[in-house]
Amino acid sequence: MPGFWLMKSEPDEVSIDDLARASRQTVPWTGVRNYQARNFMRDAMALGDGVLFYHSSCAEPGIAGLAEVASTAYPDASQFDPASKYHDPKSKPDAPRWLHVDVKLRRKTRLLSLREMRTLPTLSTMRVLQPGNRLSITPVTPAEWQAVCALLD
DNA sequence: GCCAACGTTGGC
DNA sequence: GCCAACGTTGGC
Repeated sequence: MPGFWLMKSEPDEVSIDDLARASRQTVPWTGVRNYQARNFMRDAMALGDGVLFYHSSCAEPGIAGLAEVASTAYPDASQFDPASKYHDPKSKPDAPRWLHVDVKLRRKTRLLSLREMRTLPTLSTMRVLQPGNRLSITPVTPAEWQAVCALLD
């Protein structure tokens, strides 16, 4: 049984269209600087897990496509790049603090907006809809995954 | 741009 | 280990 996840991306950084245009339609999920989110990638994600690709911090936040986990976790190179906004001077190459997985597009979908998601009882348990939620990566239950996929058909 | 929620930092 | 100050997230 694969796992399921919701992963937030700011479309100004990486949008669903950027993912579609990327080499092999795959991108490294760089820039996670939160331990809970990192631990999900390191400890709980598996190759082939389903990903709801979510656009955040934009005019129309919501789910913009379906993707999947395309690698196991490996060190995020941007933490060692002084020119990167994700640079972490406290992280050492022999003990990388930040990891990420690769994410590969399955298909772009219609935008299932946050506004619409909030109206649907079947989605009401989703972590991303809970008040105060800020985590950029959250687990999704099989039932929630099925409910979202049904809405995107 | 506001601001509520939450994570991180660092003095003690 | 507590907790106040500070920084970040992200919808609105």
